[in-house]
Amino acid sequence: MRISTKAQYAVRAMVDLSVHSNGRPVPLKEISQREEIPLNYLEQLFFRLKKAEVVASVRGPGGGYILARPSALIKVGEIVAMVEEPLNPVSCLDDGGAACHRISRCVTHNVWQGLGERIRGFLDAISLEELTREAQAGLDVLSPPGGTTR
Amino acid sequence: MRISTKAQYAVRAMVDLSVHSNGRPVPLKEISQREEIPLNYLEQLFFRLKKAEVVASVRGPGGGYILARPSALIKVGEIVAMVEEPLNPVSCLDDGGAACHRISRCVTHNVWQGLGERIRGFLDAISLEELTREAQAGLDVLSPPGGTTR
DNA sequence: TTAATAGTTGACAATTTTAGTAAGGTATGT
DNA sequence: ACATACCTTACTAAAATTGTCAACTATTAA
Repeated sequence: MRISTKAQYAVRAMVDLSVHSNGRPVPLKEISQREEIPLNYLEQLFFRLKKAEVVASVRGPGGGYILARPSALIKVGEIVAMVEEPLNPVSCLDDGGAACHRISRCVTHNVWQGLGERIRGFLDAISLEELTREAQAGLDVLSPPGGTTR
Repeated sequence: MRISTKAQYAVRAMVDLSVHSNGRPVPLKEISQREEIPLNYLEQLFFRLKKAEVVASVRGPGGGYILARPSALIKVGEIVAMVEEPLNPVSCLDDGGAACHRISRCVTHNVWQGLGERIRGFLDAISLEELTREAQAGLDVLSPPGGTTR
């Protein structure tokens, strides 16, 4: 029961983007360096996040990515779902549970299905805005307002 | 975000055991056939379940496995945790989160930690007894009491 | 208009994890 | 003794994950 590093990267990168962009496009190179995530890998992730319309892109010099919506409207669940593809904890739920016969299977199905719903419910209840606020609060401890800020 | 087939097998096998044993030891061979799980694989799983004192074994002919406790006291979470080893959704939680510095990481940590707690909470709230009852209700539909039962 | 930046996209390779197989052993009841 | 069935470790094959590479397109600025 592991979350892929893909999903961890994606969420971290989105928090980083949200913290460091203020309407300004943030190039992946920056995020890559700050978060220590391979640039090429990030590109793949943001490719998908863009298709999901979670971010938008600006090409060319001075370009980068920006949030496609206010961070309050971006849920962690969306980010995870987009890179993690099937958010069902078991394969036989992928087709809606059609191909299931054996009894003990059906019984356990309910467990996995319920689990999936809890997972999605939990992650969908957290917005990027919350994480951003928390991250900024954490940053303030390291370099308080009036400190080394330019 | 997948549950391993290992865990699925383990829960299904435990339900099967609970349904078909009435104090009688059930050999893995039977479970293997009914649930279509490779025998050798099952042996590995029950090896661990025994170490976790979820089941007990009876060796020799007529032997097999029995529940180590009443099914009401066996939680699905236990079964899953035993075969799934780390039930933390991310690796950096394994050591209790000691090796974590970057801010956006800490922020996301809280997410994964919360998620792990939810997962465990959900699975620990389901007892093998409940699943057994459900499974038996399902069986009754196929072969009602007074039917083909020996 | 040329060069540099930065996103776009697909293919591919390395690594790790998972699932499954095999084999030999030990205890026990008939 | 023999068959049953648990016990345990080692290994292999397949799949998924993670990461890399390369080539391309759009855009800005000198």
